[in-house]
Amino acid sequence: MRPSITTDPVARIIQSLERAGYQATPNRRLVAQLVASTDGHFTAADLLERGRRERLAIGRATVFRALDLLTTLHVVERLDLPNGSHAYVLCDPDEHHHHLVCSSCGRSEDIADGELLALIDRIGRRSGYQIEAHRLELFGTCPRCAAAGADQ
Amino acid sequence: MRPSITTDPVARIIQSLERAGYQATPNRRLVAQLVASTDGHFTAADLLERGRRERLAIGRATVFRALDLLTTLHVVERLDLPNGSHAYVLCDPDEHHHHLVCSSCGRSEDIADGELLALIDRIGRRSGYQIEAHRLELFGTCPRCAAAGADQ
DNA sequence: GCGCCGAATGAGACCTGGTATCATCCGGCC
DNA sequence: GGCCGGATGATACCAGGTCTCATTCGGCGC
Repeated sequence: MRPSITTDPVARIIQSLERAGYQATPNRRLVAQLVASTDGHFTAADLLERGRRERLAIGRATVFRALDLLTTLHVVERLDLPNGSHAYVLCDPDEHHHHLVCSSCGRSEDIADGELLALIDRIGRRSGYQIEAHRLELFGTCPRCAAAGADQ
Repeated sequence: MRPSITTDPVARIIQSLERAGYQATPNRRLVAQLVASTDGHFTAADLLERGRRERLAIGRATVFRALDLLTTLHVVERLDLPNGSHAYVLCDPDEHHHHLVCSSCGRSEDIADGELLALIDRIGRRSGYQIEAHRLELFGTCPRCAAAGADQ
């Protein structure tokens, strides 16, 4: 019924791993599940703690390694929060995008950026720089949290 | 002859401190000098090492505190480099801007962003988020480094 | 000049996020 | 069954940054 885009994120992650030639080991599957079941952004420590709480033995290094792997596959991305700390967030590997992060609940939306690319291009031409990479992150309150906040 | 905008950055930093009601202590002056004499971005460790090399006793905590202070005064800003690490960069406190950072020499240029603000505004309206903060950083090769690289 | 008080400082412990090392283990293949 | 490379976990380590606490400094009222 629905297009395959809405497939279970766990399956999507595992598929990405295998397509890139990595084993979908039990540990990686576990990380995939933890990632997929997270609402909003998370840290490696979050995953680790949740794994432990469910009495699943998984090493710290393994979690970091799995996140690293998923990051290079663009299945998750690393955010730099305004306070300077890092977090990871699940996202769509198929198209270039940026993140709009709710500073209240941590949920993140991917945003496409056709206009931004044009803007960056103009900046590059004006400045004489060959622009190779960029980072745009937006932080704000999502409609849901705004509504919840207004209630009180 | 020239407008006061081109004043010595050290003086500008000290002025900012005093205007905000902080003491311009010897240590803070030292940090200001180190910051101002840096070409490109730098880390706290860089400053510390340079201070030490000139046999000026200054504590690690003090350097961090001074940078912190200057950051809240928007005299320096913290960058998140593409590799995930942090650096600081001297910049103009008077207007909102972003940074275009040379990934080869580390020098940084401030860029004004009228267009970006409009873009962000549109994104906010489309998404329903109340956008409160944003971060845009551009990384590339500056004309000088590009020329130097082409030479070889 | 004297004394007081809050701000600034330095040393060092501590914390967090992440990486490196290394021995072990597992899974697939011959 | 045996081999091999990749994956794993424990642990040590590291960088960047913060916290604590005792000391010192600077400015101010007297």
